[in-house]
Amino acid sequence: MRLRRSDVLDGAMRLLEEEGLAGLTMRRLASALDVRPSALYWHFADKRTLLDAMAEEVVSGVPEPDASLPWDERATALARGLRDALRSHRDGARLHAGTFVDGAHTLRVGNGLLAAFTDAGLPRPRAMSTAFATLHFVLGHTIEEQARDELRAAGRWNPERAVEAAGAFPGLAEALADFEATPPDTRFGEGLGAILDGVRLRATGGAGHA
Amino acid sequence: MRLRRSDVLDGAMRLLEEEGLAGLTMRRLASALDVRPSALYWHFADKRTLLDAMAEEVVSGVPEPDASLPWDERATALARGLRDALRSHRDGARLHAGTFVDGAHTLRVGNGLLAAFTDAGLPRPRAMSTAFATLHFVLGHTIEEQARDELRAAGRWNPERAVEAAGAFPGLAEALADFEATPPDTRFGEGLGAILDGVRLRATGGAGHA
DNA sequence: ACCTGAACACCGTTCAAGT
DNA sequence: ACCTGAACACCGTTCAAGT
Repeated sequence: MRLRRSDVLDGAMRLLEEEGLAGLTMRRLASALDVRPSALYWHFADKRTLLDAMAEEVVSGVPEPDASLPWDERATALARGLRDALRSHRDGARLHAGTFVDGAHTLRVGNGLLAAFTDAGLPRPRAMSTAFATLHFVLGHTIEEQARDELRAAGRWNPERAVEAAGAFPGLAEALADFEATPPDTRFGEGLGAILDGVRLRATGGAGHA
Repeated sequence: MRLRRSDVLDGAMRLLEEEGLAGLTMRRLASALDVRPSALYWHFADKRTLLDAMAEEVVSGVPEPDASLPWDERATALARGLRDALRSHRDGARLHAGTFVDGAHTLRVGNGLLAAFTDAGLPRPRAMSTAFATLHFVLGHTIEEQARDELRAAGRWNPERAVEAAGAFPGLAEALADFEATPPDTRFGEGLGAILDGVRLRATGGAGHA
């Protein structure tokens, strides 16, 4: 039973779920596929290439929103879809972080956001910058979300150190309490909402400079 | 000449600059410090702990903005300061990405943003979500910025693949051209500007939901 | 208190040789 | 076309023993 490239990719995705990104080694993947390590290099030039293909696989799960929807609902669907796709795989966000955005599906999502912001009334370069800002917000948010989940699962997340550090800066303890009290879902929605409100203000002519 | 913990940290920061994150190994660090690998474990429990300390070191470079400045200038200074701090070290953003935000300096920056958005007139939970959104945008943006620089330096960045992929989706080629034509600095400013404009709209009572 | 020596259990990758 | 065998040059980490 010969391996196809897609078998290697599928095996790698399964191994990611079981072992996490740190446990995903070429040697473990080989033994999961009942093959010698060197066999993998027939199908993928190196580990980086395999990781890139995996990142694309993750992003391919983002659904394409209905084109008849208003721009803000399309943008929201894409942003939430990306977050969900990243979260649906262990270490999904960190896996994606290494890859530069040039896969077809990553570009498709970026382009969908660009179209939404153009439809909102932003000029093209500004719409493009905002599309990437949204992508970057989602990526950054989900990296931290998953990092926290992993740390907590590994028992490495100790609130004491943070609370201790909080003493040195005014208002920090309250900020931390707020952070803990607000579920990630809500934080995500609020952050995305700020960006979309920024688009609304800018589309109607109000300018900001930073 | 005995090593102190800070010598190990300094050596690690230097090695990061020379070799990048992938080349930063405990064994190389040991030989750069003229010591056996096992000696490092007297000063740091493991590599993760060292990496966390390095990430904090990076963020400690973000200057504290003048408290008398208006909220938007303070937020801009913090966001740009964080981006600059991350960019001033090779792989700075990726180094920081693994670490959950609980270091003193990371919290200080987060708290500064929170104060700025509270001063802008946002209610506390919303100000906090927006502070983290800003942090996540900066992190995501800088990760991609540096990833791209590294890929280009290593000769792994090939525009052909992206252009080829662009054929499959409408408008993608133009989006790519826009992306290439806009310098990272401008894209960063635009993205940040969208968030700040969102704060302005929300502070004056206009609500958005996402 | 701080470090060495020596080992353990791993890695990614290459490449001649097999089928 | 696809894989094995065998090797090369590495990793992080532990721990008894030294000073």
